[in-house]
Amino acid sequence: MSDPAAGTPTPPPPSPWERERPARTHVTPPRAPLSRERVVEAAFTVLDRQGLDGLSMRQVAGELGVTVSALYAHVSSKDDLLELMYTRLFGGFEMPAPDPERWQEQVRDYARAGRKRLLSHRDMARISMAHVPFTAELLPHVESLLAVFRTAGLPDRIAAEAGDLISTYIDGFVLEEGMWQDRAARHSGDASSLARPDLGEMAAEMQNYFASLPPGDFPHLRALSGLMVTGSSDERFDIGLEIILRGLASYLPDPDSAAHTAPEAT
Amino acid sequence: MSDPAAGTPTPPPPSPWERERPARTHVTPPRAPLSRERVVEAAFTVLDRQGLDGLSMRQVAGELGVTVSALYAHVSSKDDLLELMYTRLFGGFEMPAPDPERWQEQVRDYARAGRKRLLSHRDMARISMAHVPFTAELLPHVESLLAVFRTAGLPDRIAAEAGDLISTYIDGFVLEEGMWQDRAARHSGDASSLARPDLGEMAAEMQNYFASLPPGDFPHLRALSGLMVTGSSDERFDIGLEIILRGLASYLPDPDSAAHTAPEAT
DNA sequence: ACCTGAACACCGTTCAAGT
DNA sequence: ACCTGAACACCGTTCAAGT
Repeated sequence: MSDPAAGTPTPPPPSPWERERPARTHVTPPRAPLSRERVVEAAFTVLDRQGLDGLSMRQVAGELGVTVSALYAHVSSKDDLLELMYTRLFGGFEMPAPDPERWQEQVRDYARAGRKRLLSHRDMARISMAHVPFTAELLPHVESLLAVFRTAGLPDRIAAEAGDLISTYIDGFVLEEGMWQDRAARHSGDASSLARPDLGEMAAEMQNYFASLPPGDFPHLRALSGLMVTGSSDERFDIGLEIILRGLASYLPDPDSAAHTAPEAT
Repeated sequence: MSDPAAGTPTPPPPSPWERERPARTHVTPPRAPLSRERVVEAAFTVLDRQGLDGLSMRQVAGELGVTVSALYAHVSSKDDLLELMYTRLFGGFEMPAPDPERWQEQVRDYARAGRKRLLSHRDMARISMAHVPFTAELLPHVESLLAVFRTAGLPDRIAAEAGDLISTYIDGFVLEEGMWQDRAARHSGDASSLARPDLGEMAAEMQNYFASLPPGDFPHLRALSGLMVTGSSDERFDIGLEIILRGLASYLPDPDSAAHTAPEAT
């Protein structure tokens, strides 16, 4: 946890399915007039202000006080830019050295940290969802996660699937969080209160809607409406995560640790 | 299973967060010159041919032999059209009457059927991911799924999360399937063999890549590369599904059925 | 009642031309 | 070596005008 380099070996050569980027001509001078990094930075600024649908090459250029065509000297396409943003978001992600005694805790930390990064920029989950972490920069993270699963004692075919499952869960959950925020923003002051979209008001309205359903037709939805709406997103995230962790734990050879959260005494 | 109406009560009134659609002026005449349905149909045709990125209002209009602006008499926006496609894809979805003895089987059937529908049109998972099933037409399905979980005996706070978790898994899995297909299509004949993207060749190349990694740095990735690539998508889908089902089962009051797949003898 | 045509304000990407 | 300006082929959406 306090050792960022632990479990993260050197990046591998580029994989054959990676979009090849034009090799940097040479090392950037002290204060570059425009660089790949500055373009990515500006793109994040535009993303946070306008959302993914408002993120255009022209907007990024405008943010940098430059013509659109100037961007294409540093970035080969918009897709390339999005991939750079995805890679930069997860760059320097701390991965733990696998500890069989604490594997569930480690996966929990990993998932929470991933969600936190996705939440740090608007619509980032939508960008993440469109990419696969098998790039040179991100492969060490995949390796470390697999290490945690295998060291814990999970069968290989389960461990191979677990990484995907967890990543999909994180992306999907944050994506949905963002959708509710967008909805709440559009719902209240149209464009005025876009800063703090009243999520509580949205939740209340949803709950009213569920409560207004014909009781005979939607008994379960009515009964659970409180739970589906109330409660922080953090709690809901942890519950889904726990379901997955318990499912994984059920594949451990030791039956004692199968259906319990804290396998401290082994 | 053979009774489509079972467990699917009448649709509720429109929820407050649904985009309001202009009310249909009146019932469509015998052979409509252009209708909401025909627009949606044409949109599916364009989607399958060009993918989501190539799905434009102009393309849909062209498919119908009509001007772009003509579409806006039947569909209020492109977003509206996408929502109609999403709703139509899952319309008439068969939901089972909840049976506590077979809840896992029922969830499995639901998930497989959902994946099948998503696979029936190109890029459909991307569209599905961007929507929430709380529309009037889809709410009965959510209700039925919650019914299965609650009747099985799952605690309410688990049941409330389970539906989301399963849906996210289905969407996310199929989304990734589509990404590999796109990659394989781009990778082989650029635009020639777009019909049958050689997925096997892609898998082989991926496996070669993993095998070429420095063994010291990526031991787990190397060890699992076979499992992560080989094996049909169907099997991989079922494994992830099984992990979730086992996790859910671990919350059942009866410990006997906690970590087993077939709780026949209760 | 239903569709057309033209327009508006945008896109991503390319490329000759400037400095 | 790095950026500009203009152009190309597109977008979603609106609206007066036709029939």
